[in-house]
Parts: sequence; structure tokens; C-alpha cells
Amino acid sequence: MASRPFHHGNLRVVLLEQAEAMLREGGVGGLSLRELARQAGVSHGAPRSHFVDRQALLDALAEQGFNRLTDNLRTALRTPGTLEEQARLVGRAYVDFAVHDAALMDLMFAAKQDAPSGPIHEAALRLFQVFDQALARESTQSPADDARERFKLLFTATMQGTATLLASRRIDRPQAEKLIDDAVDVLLASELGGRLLSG
Amino acid sequence: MASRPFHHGNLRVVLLEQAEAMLREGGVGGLSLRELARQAGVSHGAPRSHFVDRQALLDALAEQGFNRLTDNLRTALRTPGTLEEQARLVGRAYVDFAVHDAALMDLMFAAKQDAPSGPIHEAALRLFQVFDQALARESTQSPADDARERFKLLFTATMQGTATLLASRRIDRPQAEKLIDDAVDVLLASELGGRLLSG
DNA sequence: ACCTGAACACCGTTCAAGT
DNA sequence: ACCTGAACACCGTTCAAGT
Repeated sequence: MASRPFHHGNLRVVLLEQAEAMLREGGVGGLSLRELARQAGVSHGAPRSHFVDRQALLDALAEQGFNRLTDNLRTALRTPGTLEEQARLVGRAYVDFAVHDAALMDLMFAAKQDAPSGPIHEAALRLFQVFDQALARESTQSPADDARERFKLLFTATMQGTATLLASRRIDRPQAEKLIDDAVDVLLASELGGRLLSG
Repeated sequence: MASRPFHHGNLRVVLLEQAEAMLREGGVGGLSLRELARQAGVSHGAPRSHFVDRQALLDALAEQGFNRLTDNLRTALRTPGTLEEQARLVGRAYVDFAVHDAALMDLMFAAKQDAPSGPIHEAALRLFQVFDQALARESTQSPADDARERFKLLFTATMQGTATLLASRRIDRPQAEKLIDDAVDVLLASELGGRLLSG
């Protein structure tokens, strides 16, 4: 009876923390609700009080992942510099996150069959808004034009792809670094980038 | 005894085919060896003769996926046209595959902790070689320069990212189409693209 | 409101045995 | 060489019962 669970009221938080570590260790397949309960010192049915099923836990992890990545990018953007410098910093932060938490990233960008709504999608929207704000700060572009949106998508897609290629070991770190630099160069020097900065 | 298994010598092929469909239905989590055996009309231990464990089946699926995607891209490249037109076709083929077989794509680009070797990695190399050949056909670039390699990585990363964003419903089809077009435009008009085509 | 613990159906893996 | 079927440990989920 000395092993009474010590997380009164925050078992949910503890489970999420442990689940993130477990995800980092053994991927989605290695994530077990029962093992999680064991580590937390509660019965195997206890997680049910906080997550209706395994998928609900995975969803919560994905949402939390989006929020954390959003924070990371905001932190990177707090460093003063030109748009080019900031773009490199954001790109590196994005890729770093994706490599450090590859399985979590898979969860965040897993193919869903359900409708695009709910807290995960909203957290993803907040992530993409970071790019909007960063571009709006430097851009003289009128909001009516879609150049900013297209630039943002192009940048996001390239960083996401770089992250996937690196996390899956299809390319190595130096290649990824050069890829980010090339992407920033090409995008900023493009006609799209020009319209954005001096439109 | 009327239900004698009819796949003498090709149970492996049958299992892989069914597994691909199962993957398309319910994702990696929904892929069960026992269910697979049931559908094939064999005992639950039978797959063991062809795949040492579940991971071996997943690896075989990933390798097969790379080979099929390689074929799809080669087919797209068989259509005559300018480099720009071919790049759009290849981009669409890449993204189409990623959306139709999203779970398989996840398997192909899953984060592996083991060393980058083996049949999967070789199949991935063959995929990327398709881009090399396509660029070599149109390029006057000397092979010593790394412009072609950097162009290839940039293109691949962008298509991979677009595929992920679309498969995860972060963007929709029209946005993905425009994204591919923008990427091709920006890349071909870039200094890097210029060096590639007229170097 | 939150947690326990038995119960159920399912799973991957192993392995001796068959053909 | 390939397949069978029992055995084992593990899992997610449900649910009545406790506090």
C-alpha cells in the first residue's frame, strides 16, 4: 500500500509525458496502454478515465506535438534577423523536431479518414499561422494577393519533405542542411518571393 | 478438405497482395498476420514460412512499394514533353501514389533505427535514380557539378512534403496541384535550374 | 470523478509435429 | 520446404464494483 499512485488529478499529464518517451523509443507500434499504466503505477484500466481508447491517446499526442512544434518555431522566430536568416532558422527547427520526434511527427501527419476537424486540425492551423505572421511582418504584400499563401505552402512542403527524407535516413544531416539553404535561396530569389517582398 | 490452400508456391505473393489491400483499409495498425492467414485460407503459423515476423512483412511491403512507385514514375516519364511538362507529370504521379497508398508510403519512409542498408534502401536508391536519368536526358550539365543532385533533392523533398500534406488532409487536392505547379516553376526558373539546363 | 480488477476476444511468436 | 495447431505472453476494451 506504499505504492499508492501519486498523481492525483494529473494522471493524464503523466501518461502523455510517458507516452511521448515511449513513442520516441519504440514508435507507434511499441506504445502500449497497459505498459503505460504499469509505468505510472496504476491499474491497466485507469487510462480509460482519461482517454476513451488508444486512438484518443494518439490524437492527444498529435495535438500536443503540433503545439510544441508551434512553440519551437515561435522561439526560432524571436531571434532577430533578415527574412532569409529567419527562414533558415525556422527550417532547421522544423527539421530538428521531425528528427527528434519522428514517430510523433508521423502521428501528426498520419492519413486520417475522418473529416478534417477537431482539436488536431486546429492545432495544425495554429502551426501554419506562425508562417503567416512571420511573412506578414516582413511583407509589403496586400492580403488580397495569394502570393503569401503560395509561398507559405511551398516552404512548408519543402521543410516537411526534407524532414521525412532525413528521418527515414534517405538523406543525411549535411544533405538536409544544404537542402534547407537551397530551398530558402531558391524561394526568396523566385518571382514569387520577389512579389512577396517588394509587391 | 475441400478448402485445401490453392497457393502452392506463391503464398508469399498472395500474402503481400492482401497485405497491401489491408494496409489501404485500416493502416499499419489494422494489419494482422492472423487475419491475413485467415483470408488466405491457411493456418496462422503459415506466414512464418515466408516472413520471419511482422516487421519482415512490413519491410517487404515497403520494398514492393518503392518498386511500384519507381514503375509509376518511369511510366510518367515515357510521355514525351519538355522538362517542365515531365516534372509536372512526375510530381502528380508521386503525389497520386502517396495519397492512394498513404499507409504504404508511411512504411516506405518510416524512421528506422537500424543502419541504412538492405533491400529497402536499395529500392529507394533505384527510385531516386529515376530522377537522375530524367535530368540527365535533358541536361547539358557536367556530372562533376552537384547542381543536378541538389536540384533532384529539392524536387524530391517538395513532392514528398506535398504528398504528406495532402495525405494528412492539411491541404486539399487543388492546393496540392497548384503547389506542384509552383514548385516546378520556381525550381526551373531558379539559378540552380538555369545552371542545370544551360551549363 | 477516478480507479480497480476480472473477463473477453484478439494478437505475434515459438515450436514440435506432420506431409 | 512448407504448413498445422497447441501453447504462451501480451494486448485493447468492457464493465461491475469500489472510493
